[in-house]
Amino acid sequence: MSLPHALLTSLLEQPCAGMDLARRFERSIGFFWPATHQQIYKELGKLEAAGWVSSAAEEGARGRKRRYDVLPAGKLELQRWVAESDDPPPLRDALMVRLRAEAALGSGAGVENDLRHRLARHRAQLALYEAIEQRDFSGRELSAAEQLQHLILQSGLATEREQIHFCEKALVLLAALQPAGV
Amino acid sequence: MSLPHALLTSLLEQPCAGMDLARRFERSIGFFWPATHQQIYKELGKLEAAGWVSSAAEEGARGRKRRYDVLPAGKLELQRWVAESDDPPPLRDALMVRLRAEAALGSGAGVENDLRHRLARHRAQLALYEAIEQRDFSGRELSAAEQLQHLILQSGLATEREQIHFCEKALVLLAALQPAGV
DNA sequence: CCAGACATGTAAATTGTTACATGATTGT
DNA sequence: ACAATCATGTAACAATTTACATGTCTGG
Repeated sequence: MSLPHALLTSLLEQPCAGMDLARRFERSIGFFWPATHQQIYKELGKLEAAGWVSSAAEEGARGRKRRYDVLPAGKLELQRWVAESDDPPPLRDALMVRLRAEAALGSGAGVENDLRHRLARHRAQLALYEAIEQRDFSGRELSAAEQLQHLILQSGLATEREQIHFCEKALVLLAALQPAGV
Repeated sequence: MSLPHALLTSLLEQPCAGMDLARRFERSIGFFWPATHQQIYKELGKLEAAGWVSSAAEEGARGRKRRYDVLPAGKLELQRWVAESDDPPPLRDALMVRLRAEAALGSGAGVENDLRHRLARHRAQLALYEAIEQRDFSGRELSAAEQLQHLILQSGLATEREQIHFCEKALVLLAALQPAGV
């Protein structure tokens, strides 16, 4: 479980309130570790209980807004965790199960729906990544740190392209399996 | 949640007992939807309660071994589900969080451990897939159904290669970030 | 007959999702 | 003052993992 460490990382980059974290998760770290605001609040409570972060009412902010900061103990914990290792996360993909199910049922069961749906999603995601690459990583020299960021983005790009290729090819093969309007 | 439908698919391919399912999951369907024997037994109970499978003590087998078969209602349910669609499964990868944490901590925190660990895993997985490809899909004409199987395997191959490339490149960039023996 | 393997489970803990509830502030 | 919005939560549920427990046959 990496949520606590994802939160520590994000707070280390920029101390802020729970809601701000939730918003940042939607487009940066949460990209690799999605989390809802409910999860985040609960986890922030645990982090504070563990003495890894401190919180204080935020001056000049509306409502009960609190600001969370990483404490030295939290930084140590994050350092400890970074040096650990895990197996690659297991895949769990309903589309693959559907393809197999369609084969077991004999064709005409309708996986094409899911294939086309996913194709649209992956194309949209790819377009997003390409826009980000264009905006942040093009036309200039990059520092080593920036090159690492770029590598991560490129990995996302490669994944989306692979998925698109897969869906397109699968659709072609399925069409070949059921020539008439089954 | 696709476990019930993964089980229906597997039972449709070949009726068998819970333990056999668990074993088959380890190297075929469970590749896309991992599940332990505990999960499988519980889910088989639900499938039977729903009238989607039937079970009978298996003749000539040891112990309390039971054989599960898909009933017509189960086949209909599977057909219904195959035509549905889902979003691509969200990514949740601790390695990416670690890379980001290392950047936030300033280098020398030790992500290399995880990178090297994952590199080894992905190389092993790639070798496995390559052996399967060699054994099952080389040197002959493939039917459309076999081509689809092959496509799925190729997708796995592409993913492993991409992951290997990513880890290797990340290790190089990290070495550039911390030139001395930090 | 009993050790070991095989087959089937039960229980608790963890993690994540979904739906709902409350408090505080701003703009009108 | 009151609607809209922002910030923080609570509760119930669903899915998965981990650890443990039990029953039944086979081989020595």
